[in-house]
Amino acid sequence: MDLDMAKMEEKWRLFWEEQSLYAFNPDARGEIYSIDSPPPTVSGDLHMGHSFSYVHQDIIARFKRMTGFNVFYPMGFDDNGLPTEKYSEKVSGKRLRDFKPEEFIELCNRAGLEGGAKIKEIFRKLGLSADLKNSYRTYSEESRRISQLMFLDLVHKKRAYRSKGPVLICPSCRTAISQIDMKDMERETDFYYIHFKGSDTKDIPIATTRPEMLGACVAVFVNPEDSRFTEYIGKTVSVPLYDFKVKVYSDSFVDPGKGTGAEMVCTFGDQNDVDLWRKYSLDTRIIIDANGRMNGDSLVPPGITTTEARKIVVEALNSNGFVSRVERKRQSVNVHERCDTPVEIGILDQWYIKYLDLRTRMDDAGNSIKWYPDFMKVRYDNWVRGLKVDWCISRQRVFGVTFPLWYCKNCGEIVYADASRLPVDPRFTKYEGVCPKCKGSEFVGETDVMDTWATSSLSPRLASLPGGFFNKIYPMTARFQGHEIITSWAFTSIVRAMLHDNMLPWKEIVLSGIVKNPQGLKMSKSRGDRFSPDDFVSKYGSDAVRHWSTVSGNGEDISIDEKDFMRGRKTVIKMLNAGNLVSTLGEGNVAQFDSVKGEPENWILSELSNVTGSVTEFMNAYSLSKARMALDNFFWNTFCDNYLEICKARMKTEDIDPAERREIASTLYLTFESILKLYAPIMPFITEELYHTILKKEGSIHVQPWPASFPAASRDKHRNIEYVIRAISMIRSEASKSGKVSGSSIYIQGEKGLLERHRSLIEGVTRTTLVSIEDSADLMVQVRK
RNA sequence: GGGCUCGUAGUCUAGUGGUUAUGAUACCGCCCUUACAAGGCGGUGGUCACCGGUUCAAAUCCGGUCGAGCCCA
Repeated sequence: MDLDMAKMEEKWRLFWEEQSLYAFNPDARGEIYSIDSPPPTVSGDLHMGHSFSYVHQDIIARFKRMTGFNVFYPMGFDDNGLPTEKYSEKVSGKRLRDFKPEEFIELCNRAGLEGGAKIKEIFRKLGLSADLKNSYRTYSEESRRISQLMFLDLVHKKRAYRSKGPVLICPSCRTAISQIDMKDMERETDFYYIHFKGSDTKDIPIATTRPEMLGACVAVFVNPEDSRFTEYIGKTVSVPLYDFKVKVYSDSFVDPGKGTGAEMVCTFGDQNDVDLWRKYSLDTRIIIDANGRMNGDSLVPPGITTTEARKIVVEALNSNGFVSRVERKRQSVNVHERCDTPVEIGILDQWYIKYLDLRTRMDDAGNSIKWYPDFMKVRYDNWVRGLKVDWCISRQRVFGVTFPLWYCKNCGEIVYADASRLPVDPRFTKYEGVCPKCKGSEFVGETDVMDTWATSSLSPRLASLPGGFFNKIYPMTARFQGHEIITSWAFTSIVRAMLHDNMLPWKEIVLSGIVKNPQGLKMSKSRGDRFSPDDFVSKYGSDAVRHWSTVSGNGEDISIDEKDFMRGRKTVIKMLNAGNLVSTLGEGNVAQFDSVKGEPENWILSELSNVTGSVTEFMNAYSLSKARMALDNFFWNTFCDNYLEICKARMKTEDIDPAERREIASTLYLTFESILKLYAPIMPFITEELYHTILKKEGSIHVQPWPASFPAASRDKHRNIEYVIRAISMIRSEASKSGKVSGSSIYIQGEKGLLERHRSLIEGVTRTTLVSIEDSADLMVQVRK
């Protein structure tokens, strides 16, 4: 192999960029095919998941371009919000509190730009045909303007509201977070059995993992079927150490077999407490502050963590004899996914998007979108069914899209920025005007920022408004994303389209699987899984990495196996060599003929027609691996191993007719050109290279029309060649069993006329001599050396 | 604890009721044949995780068990 792969690939990257091949032209011909591509988080590590799922959408983009669509394929980079804050803290080695807010914002802004540039370079290496030149950032001025504008739209539609309510708080990040930001974690904890003194009844033992929440206890719950506690229901008991009284309720959610069979409900120990608090309109006793720390009482000093408070409370309980038993227990706790800190629940003023009333329409939306693969829709349905609270979009952080609003210092009235002045940062910009309610002129800006999903859920707008073709591309054709963010990104995107536009954001959603480590487990840095797309591209070439990304089926996960990259690499080399042979045998001919006479030509064109049909069908169904498998099989086996060998054998004979020679040459060129085009979406580099060097074409293969299915050739001629190939295969097999194939004498029985007619072809391909051909219904082969 | 998915040769993977279970890679044998040894040809290798059920027929459908992943509580 004398081709410098890296050099060849870079040549074509530059060529495509010079030609601006992938810039969107809204006025170009063809139906629009628009791709809502996920803006990658710029602070995250680049991993093989990127080279997997982004290649999927790119293959489709290239395929759609060749099949005549006007493709809108934008790319964004998500550099907004908490992930970028965390990343900047890590990179700078300092914490948020070490900076002035303005400095920190600038630091994050720069980190976002740099991170985006790194990912862009990888995308470029992978040959993504997204319009990278006109990429957007989720934190750009324009994105912030759009995000704020859409927030104001929600305000006008009475869909955005501010309210005090139970809210998840991360005590480490000192901010409210959303359901979406949580994950669960297994851990061991102590399970305390504590005695509550009865005031108008006997004592009742309850079991809890959170004794520090005693001060927030508002009720005790038992199971209504549990005869041990029937007499307590409706009575009051006294909370240890604090001595206030709470009522005993019954609800079937209580598991009589767990702990003592009686539980305390606090505001708020967990989501379950919140549910019961709502259901029974219980009292509210708040002991957790806005930072997720204790707000202090007679026992516990303010500002300490719940873990520290637990020690104090447990000690007090012990010394007063309230604890009857302690056991170790495995427990699953909700933690903040960014920092693994268990979350607390507090009550805070937050901004919400009202959507709980829209669940029926959310269901309808899910049903109206075509899901690939379709079973993934169930995850969306389950998520919608499980929604319990409106969408909390405010975060008590510094870096992010701000809320375009101020509060009147005098009366608290909320005033909003004028749409023409967005984006605005109310932390640093004064409100010009007077309070419509009290005529006051002093305002304080909202200091919260928006959750990142509140902006990235607007990706169709972020991608198209700056270029001015939102109306042209919306609603979009297809969303491509990983299945692990169905309930966050896909869901919030559907909600925003519903709220702002009363329509679906896209017609289809195509889900990619996730990439696992060679042991089939989730990638983990601590386990030492370091797989960088960069390394794989330099080692195997971009085309090979892209070929690899079609190894597994629709939406299926894949385990990394380095060997899987070899097949793509080999296919590139094979194509190069096959191209050389086509050029040698074809003697510089161009593919031009009206009808085909030769039996092998009839056969290969018929096979080509079949594979073109299958590949097209599979691509249209987003079944990339099936398309690639059909194509690999045709190229390696049908074309290289059989047809090229057949051509070689025939071209060698002296007495070949010049017209037949021309027909063979033309067929070789035509078939090879189709193979290049069919492979072009999957392996854009080598196909472009050979399109120019072997076929001597100008312009890019990636804007050529997709090959049409060839009219089916004669069935008889097709069958004849298949028969000959079967004979060849039998000769090889028998000869191989008896030793050397080359030079063997073959005695063959079968369709005599057919075998006679193709004698020289069979002899040429197998390098044997057919010393006897006899007529027989069955094909049989004997070998004599 | 719930939902969804996966479990197929050493490894990765295709296959949703019907001959002998797909392909790759690895391995063994032959061949440096005038495109390609990162190749060609031939071959070895699987109780389709386990248990039970439905059926004339199960990798495939149903139930359960175990293991893995994602999402959620």
